Amino acid sequence: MTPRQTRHRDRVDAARPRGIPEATVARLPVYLRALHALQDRGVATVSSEELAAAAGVNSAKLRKDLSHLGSYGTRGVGYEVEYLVYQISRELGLTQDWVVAIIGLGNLGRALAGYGGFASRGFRVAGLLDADERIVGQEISGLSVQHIDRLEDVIGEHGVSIAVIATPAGAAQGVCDRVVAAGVTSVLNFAPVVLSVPEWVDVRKVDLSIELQILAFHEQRKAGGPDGASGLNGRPRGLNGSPPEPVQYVEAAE
Amino acid sequence: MTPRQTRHRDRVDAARPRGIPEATVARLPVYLRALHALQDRGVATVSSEELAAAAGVNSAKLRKDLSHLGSYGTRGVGYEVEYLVYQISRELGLTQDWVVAIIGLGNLGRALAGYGGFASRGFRVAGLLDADERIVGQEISGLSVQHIDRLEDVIGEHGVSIAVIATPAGAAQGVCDRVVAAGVTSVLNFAPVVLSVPEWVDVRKVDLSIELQILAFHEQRKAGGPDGASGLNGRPRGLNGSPPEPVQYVEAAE
DNA sequence: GTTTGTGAATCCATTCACAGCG
DNA sequence: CGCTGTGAATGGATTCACAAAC
Repeated sequence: MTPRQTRHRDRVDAARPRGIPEATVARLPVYLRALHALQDRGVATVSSEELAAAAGVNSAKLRKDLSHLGSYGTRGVGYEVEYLVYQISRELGLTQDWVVAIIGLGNLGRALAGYGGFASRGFRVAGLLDADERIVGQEISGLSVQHIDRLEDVIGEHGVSIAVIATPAGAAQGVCDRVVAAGVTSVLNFAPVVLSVPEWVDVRKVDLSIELQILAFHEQRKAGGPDGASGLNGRPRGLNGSPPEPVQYVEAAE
Repeated sequence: MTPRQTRHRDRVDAARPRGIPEATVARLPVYLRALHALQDRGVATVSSEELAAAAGVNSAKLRKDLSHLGSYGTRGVGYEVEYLVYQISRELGLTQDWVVAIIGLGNLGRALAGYGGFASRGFRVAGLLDADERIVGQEISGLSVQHIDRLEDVIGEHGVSIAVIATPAGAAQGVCDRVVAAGVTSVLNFAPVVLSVPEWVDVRKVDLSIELQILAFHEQRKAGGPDGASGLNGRPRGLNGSPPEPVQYVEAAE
């Protein structure tokens, strides 16, 4: 464990080794979800093996990930569910509330506004904004949609720190520039464009069609060998529930 | 290790068109989108530097990625846009049509059904299914929603090869088992659960709240140091368009 | 006995830097 | 010249495997 200095930030407090790997950060929410499910079932303690299975990763990875937060397990026993929930939540910053605004209330924006997973994780949707006069004024999930002209006001009044952009592609960069100018430093972008932002702003993007394209790539491989030609929408042949081939690939599904 | 697919491991091949790194595959759709935008602007030729900027990556990475597909550029000149579009499309399997079914037509499913990015990339939505009697029969984006009982029929009749699951969490695994039994080998999952599938099935998941949580983590870091107390929703102080600190962070959004 | 936490080994991805080609 | 394509170097992330802790 080389406590080599970290890339971000300077003031590392005496507390824990700051500098959790990005790949680990991306998995913590998954562990958290699995832990919440265990909590709901009344489970008090869990081993790395069990939790890993519930989260869909392997146990060595899980242990390494958790070790970046500290030593929260007990050898020979496992992890106390409640305690681990708290530690991960704290690390992710979910013990405080985050104020979110959603810009663009087409189908996707509506879906996001009503998404239960936000509220339950400490995200509070405080503003809905759109440019379309027919949408402005509508009530969606208990909030009235405001005109995009009010963007800066809404951000300032509610202390919005995360903006969710669900506008058409053409409008996204302009909206992004405005939210950044108004002080927002985290953006979740659903529009299919690459946003450019100042270096101190974080952007994450979700692109539905990209995910499908990645699936198509793998699907294509399964279907025909190197000699394309398989046709038939990439489906090998078995229409009813049998694996494409009895081929035994290495390393089973653990 | 759910979405795992092995495929290589025996038969080590030379530098064939086969064996494209997963990270590269995930970026090809981004390049493709940037190329389409260039095409629309009538650009015929592009350098790795320009295309990289449009796609939001650095040029060395772009060139390395493209080199996995073959040598499609001209030294001293760049890449011919149209030709590159074709090559990437072919590699991703987008020169054929993929038949998709969407299961679950709540807000999110509706958004997906109407998403333009699907049709434009060769994905044809051929079936919409839901369990809720109030939703069955509704027309959404030109298709009539069918009862989930018809799932296997729809998959068989239309040759569905990709299933998009947008059901509540509790229903997702059951639906997944059924689509897999019916022969689907690629699943795009929007439900917040880890699906378990046979090894020959690919799953990709999109979890909106996970993305927000990752943002929260970074936002928290920016806001206050280790000494909590910063309050104010993580927003540093500048309310109007000035960077939080004159600090020079490393690594921007690349 | 069981299970964690972690060095060491391995694998994968990114970046560098330049040879080679137009 | 300018720009691609790619070996070599670097840096992360994953996995292995086991000693330490309960």
